[in-house]
Amino acid sequence: MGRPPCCDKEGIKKGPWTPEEDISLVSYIQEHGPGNWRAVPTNTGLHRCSKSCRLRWTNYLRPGIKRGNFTDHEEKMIIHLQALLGNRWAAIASYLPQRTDNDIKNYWNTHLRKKLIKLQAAGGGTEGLHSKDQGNSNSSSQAISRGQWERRLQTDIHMARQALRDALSPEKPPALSSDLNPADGFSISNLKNPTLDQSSNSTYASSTENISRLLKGWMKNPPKKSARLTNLANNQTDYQHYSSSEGTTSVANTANSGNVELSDTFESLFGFESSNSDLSPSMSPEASLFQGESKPDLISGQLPLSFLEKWLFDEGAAAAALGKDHLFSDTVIPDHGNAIFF
DNA sequence: AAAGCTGCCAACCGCGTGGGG
DNA sequence: ACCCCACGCGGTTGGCAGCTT
Repeated sequence: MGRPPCCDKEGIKKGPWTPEEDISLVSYIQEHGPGNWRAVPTNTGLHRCSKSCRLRWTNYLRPGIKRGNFTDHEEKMIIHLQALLGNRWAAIASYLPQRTDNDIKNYWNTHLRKKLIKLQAAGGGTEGLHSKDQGNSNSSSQAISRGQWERRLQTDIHMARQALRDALSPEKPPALSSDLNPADGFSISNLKNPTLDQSSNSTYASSTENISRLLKGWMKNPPKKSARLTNLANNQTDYQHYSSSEGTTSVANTANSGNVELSDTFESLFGFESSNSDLSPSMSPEASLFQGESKPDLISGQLPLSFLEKWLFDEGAAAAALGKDHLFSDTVIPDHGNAIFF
């Protein structure tokens, strides 16, 4: 009532985004910050619906997105989180702040699921495959007793805990170097060419230079704090940017420095200085939680990450205290992640 | 060399939810 | 209390690129 319609279906452009459109969108978000998506098409002149703009930003243009190959560590996390949460990609993505839910979903559908199916077929058993996504593994489920099923479930939970513990462990920076190796994931060059791994996309690449220039301007003239806060409240999609502004690495600092190198700017701006992992040790669980999109405070119900961690570590500590590390002994997670327990 | 196949991923679609009027 | 809309999420699809025949 009284609200303008999101998009009036006519004259709405679909399909791949052009560099020019990206630039329009990015430059608009430079000024106003993300959020208020319904205003974006009109204010930018883009013939796209607000939804499409939001999607483009969150899945592609948003700073801090890591593209390219998933590390073993990320793979592990996805597998376990998927087992734990099911196909709730946004929830899973909240634990891999550099990855979008779309990315994770795609990776699951194109790589991991097949991998798991293959492993299953190879006689790896069905442990760990109990979520709704593995409904086709009925051969195993049809005959198992309830007791077996419960044991299996418990094992799976243990495995998930183990993986999460690995992932969250500060002293084991998981795939740290590769995770944040500028050549691998986040870097200014990546921003220059968001389709980092699609080097074939040369027409786009040339134009994205402009986008990086725009972003550079953004860093020198970040959105006003009030706007940032508003947007933070409205849309935590921009978590990297805004949460860092509230945290140790501030946008304001970056902006004040004015002439810092672009790459440095990005690093500080998005809090990726040198040692962030998927859930960086430098990032408190609360902070990382806060970073999540509309990202779940809770898991399936939902549990806050800090709670999860507590749960994990308490369990681990208790097990250790009781000398029950063998609890995990039959579900040990090898360092090279894929195959493991399925 | 060309046609067909397969894999991958960006983007779209439809639905649920929450909030403003 | 109700309606309408924006937003967010998960599922699905279209199209491109690389590979195989």
